[in-house]
Amino acid sequence: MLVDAIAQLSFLVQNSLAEIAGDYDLSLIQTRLLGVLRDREPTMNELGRHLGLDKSSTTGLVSRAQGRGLVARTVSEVDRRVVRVSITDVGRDLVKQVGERFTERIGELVADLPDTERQEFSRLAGRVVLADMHRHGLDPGGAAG
Amino acid sequence: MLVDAIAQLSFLVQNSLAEIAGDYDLSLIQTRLLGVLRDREPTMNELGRHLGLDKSSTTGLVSRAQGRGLVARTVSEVDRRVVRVSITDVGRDLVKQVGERFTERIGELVADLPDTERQEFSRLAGRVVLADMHRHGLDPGGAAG
DNA sequence: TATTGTTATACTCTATAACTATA
DNA sequence: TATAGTTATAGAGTATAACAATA
Repeated sequence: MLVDAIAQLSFLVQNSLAEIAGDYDLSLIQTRLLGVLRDREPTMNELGRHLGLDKSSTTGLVSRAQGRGLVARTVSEVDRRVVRVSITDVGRDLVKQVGERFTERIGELVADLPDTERQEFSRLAGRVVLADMHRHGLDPGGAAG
Repeated sequence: MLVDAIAQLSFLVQNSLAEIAGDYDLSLIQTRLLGVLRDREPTMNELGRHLGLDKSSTTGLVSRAQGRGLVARTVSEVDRRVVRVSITDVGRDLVKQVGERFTERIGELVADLPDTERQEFSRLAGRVVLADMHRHGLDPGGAAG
């Protein structure tokens, strides 16, 4: 059945990512945090919106990552209330490794599909995601892949 | 890209489920717990294996659900060390509602695909899941759909 | 002794409410 | 006053280690 297949696939993918991240002592949310920061230097406010978290949750998340040397805080010069969050070299290296292994794992998952079907699957998945983004307010979002 | 599409789709599905479950004050793991119990009455041990949790985590999870009247514990008559976990009528009703709304939501997600492509997508997703189960030690597993 | 499950403890993750600093 | 972020607090979820009861 369609729902079962898609639901189970999503659990499969999420569990794979969680497992790989766990090898680097990263939770899913910490991994998403680093993923978002790869190509952005958002304010705490923006970061919280990206991750769908309350500002207090964002504070804690960032603080724990900062404690491990994965991210850094910088007070804005123009508005001293604002804090920008950036990824450190250590954090960047870590999320790179997780991303590479995640890519490998997804490759293994679809390894049994013939090339044509694999491409078709990718195309359809992309289309579903795209349709949903259009349905809401856009923004590609930044997971870990 | 394939990895991105599949990863984003999995986040989309998981977020949808989490959101729906949240409307009933259920976390993802509580929802999975109830989903597993729909057609099983496992021991704590078996339950923990199903959910991929340590036995102490399973104890806590079940205790919180029991506190809400969603599941029940029964000490085995044959081996008094063993505890079996079952779903209550309240729990069954709750997971039924979540399941129905989840099914609807998935339907919405793939609504833009023409029938042929939707079927193809379902078939491919099912095939990936199946291949993974074969790769490991089988067992359909019980999400919420 | 071995197994099943619980308890004690510690940490992450999350939200709400109160607070501080800046605008 | 309003906004950005932090702190205090509380609870869910998780694991490790120690424990109790039963086999």
